[in-house]
Amino acid sequence: MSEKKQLIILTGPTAVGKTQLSLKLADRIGGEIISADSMQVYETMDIGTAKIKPSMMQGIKHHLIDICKPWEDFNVVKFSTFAKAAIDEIQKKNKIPIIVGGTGFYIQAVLYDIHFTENQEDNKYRRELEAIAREQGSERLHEMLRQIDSVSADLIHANNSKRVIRALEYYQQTGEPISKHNQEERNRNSPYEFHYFVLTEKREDLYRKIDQRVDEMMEQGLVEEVRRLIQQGCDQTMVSMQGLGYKEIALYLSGQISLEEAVYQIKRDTRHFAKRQLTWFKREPDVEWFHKEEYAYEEECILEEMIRRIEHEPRPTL
RNA sequence: GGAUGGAUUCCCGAGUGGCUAAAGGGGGCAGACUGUAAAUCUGUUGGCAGCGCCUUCGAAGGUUCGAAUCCUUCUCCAUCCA
Repeated sequence: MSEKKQLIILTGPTAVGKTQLSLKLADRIGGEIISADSMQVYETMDIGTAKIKPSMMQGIKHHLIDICKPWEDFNVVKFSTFAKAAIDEIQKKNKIPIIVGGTGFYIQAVLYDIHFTENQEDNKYRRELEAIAREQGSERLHEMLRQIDSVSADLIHANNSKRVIRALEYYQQTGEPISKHNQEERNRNSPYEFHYFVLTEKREDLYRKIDQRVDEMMEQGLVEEVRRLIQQGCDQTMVSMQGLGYKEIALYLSGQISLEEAVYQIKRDTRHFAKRQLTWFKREPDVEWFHKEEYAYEEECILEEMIRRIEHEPRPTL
């Protein structure tokens, strides 16, 4: 068989039911779970991230949950590093690593072993660029990018300051255009023998479940959770506090919007998020879709089919 | 019963004779994405049909070369007077 290491990915839009299925899958194939979720990495952010409780894990080991404080910054590079270490660790135990989570960008980074450049904690240049954007407008930044990397300037919309800044920063650090780097990384082959399962269902069903889940979060005490974070010193500039549910409740707690409005916005923004996730997965080349409708909404049927493929269809086939 | 204000495209909301299928926002839909990614950003949104036609601004009539915009009556809503 293949010499490549085996890796299973189970993903899909938020609230589709990944967690439940992942437990069964891990149990059946002897796997451990690596969470690919940009918000569940933060300790004490439990309700708003729909984090699985330790008591529900059924003895299956979960990696990359609760690995940093809410006031620390997390990013893809950290994720990629930790995830690769976890994969090795799991493999040494002769178990199968299963990446479960909805952050497509994170999944992509480890699946295709994307290389990111070294970057120290030095954010000075970035701050300068942010100041330029604020004071002179995003057009100005975009012009600066055009001068050093016209390919990126064509690709990145002038309004998308975050990405314009990253492209400028990349050039400043490496002396090369980021477009060149991206081009090189784009068509990497995965070092893994993998299955990239995407679970999904009808949009209306998904949206209904999202609304329900938000209501449940409110009942479970999301407001208190956010209040505690703020008391601990978290503010809206932190990455963690930009998470869905957190930023809206923070607005409510500071008196800027009503609680009703906050709940409405969380539901709406979560639907938008689910749509973006779907768009991402549609673009990924090696995904295997599982539409719940096609399996009569029977989780067991989906599970059996996934196991069948894992056992009989090495992937990706060429 | 009387007075006044209002009814606009999925929603909110501009528009007071032609440049209006109708600003803007929301929602919906679609897309981008290689160190903030639950972030950030873009496009599109009456129907057919490739710059042409059809239907649309509470309803029905009318004025006009031409009306969402003017007139008449009606329906409903809001506020006020009885």
